[in-house]
Amino acid sequence: MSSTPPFHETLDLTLCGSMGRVHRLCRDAVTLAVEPLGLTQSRWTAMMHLFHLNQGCTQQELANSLGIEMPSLTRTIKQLEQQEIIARKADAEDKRSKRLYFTEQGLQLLDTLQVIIADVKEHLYADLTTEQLDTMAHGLIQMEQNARQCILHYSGDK
Amino acid sequence: MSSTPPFHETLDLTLCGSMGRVHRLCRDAVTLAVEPLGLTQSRWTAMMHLFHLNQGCTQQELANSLGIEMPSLTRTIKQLEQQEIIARKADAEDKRSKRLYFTEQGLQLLDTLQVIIADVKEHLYADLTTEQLDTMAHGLIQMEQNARQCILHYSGDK
DNA sequence: TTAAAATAGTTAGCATGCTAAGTAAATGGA
DNA sequence: TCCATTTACTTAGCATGCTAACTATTTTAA
Repeated sequence: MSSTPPFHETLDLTLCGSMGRVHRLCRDAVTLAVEPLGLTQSRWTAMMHLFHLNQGCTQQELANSLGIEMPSLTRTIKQLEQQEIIARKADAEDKRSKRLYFTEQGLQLLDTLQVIIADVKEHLYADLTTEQLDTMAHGLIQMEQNARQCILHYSGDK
Repeated sequence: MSSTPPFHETLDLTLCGSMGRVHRLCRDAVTLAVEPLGLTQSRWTAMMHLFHLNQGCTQQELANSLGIEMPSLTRTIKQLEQQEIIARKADAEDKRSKRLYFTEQGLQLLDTLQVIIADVKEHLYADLTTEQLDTMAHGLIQMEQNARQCILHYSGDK
């Protein structure tokens, strides 16, 4: 039906550059909206994921949820602790683990954060249909798998 | 038709986190494949864009093509110059501008680079249909616009 | 013509991802 | 039981994006 060249070819050398850019822009948008709260992107992201995991999870669990490595999270957690938004408590059973909890004021901040983020998301997803978003989400998952495979392939070759 | 909840809701708090992750993974995959050439992600990306823009463009033009800011590019260009892959020549008409060219060995490297990248792209896009990729590309563009609007909205409010 | 504004590029320093290497605790055989 | 391995977390330092502030040049306009 379509005689035009595949659109994604004209977008970028790879879709990856575009994804990086959109990723940065979306984060900038939320971070700007959230600025009065004194939170950076890594901090509000960690808060949102901690909320969805429920308090009391370990740092490892939160890192998995965020899709980042432990050392990246360690820094963020330390800042959130200094801001007295979350608290770390050593696990009684496994002394290596630290479990994460919101403080009182952390919970209050979280409430405000959620309202703002819901608002920003509406803007970001404007004019995108549910079908489009679902296609994108599925595509991203497939590409993530492909990339992991690819990384294994090339690092195995050495 | 679909009674299931929107899939993208279950993927992540926002699609943005996923896009960032896929972006990083794809870049890691290429960087790994390209490792023998001694190029980092920012360097091979700049080379590919310079190739598509044609040599002799300014740094500003390259930065636009890459979708990054000038200071980010300055660093990368400096490294590529030190590796003698590209050369900067002052524009005779406008002494502020510097125009970018591949060196002889830069061009040779570029050839190898293109072959490798074409190979990696095949892996990354495996099992994705052209329709899916196009939907993703369009969605990304829409979201990029939305995010820019959103940033204007929130920075204007202050 | 000459002072003000805009533009190309640089430098300095922050934010956030990463890997490598270290510590302390838990686990799994010999 | 005790040493080797694994696991949770930390620290140090790199890569790459950014903004702010600077220089040098060009353009605009009074």
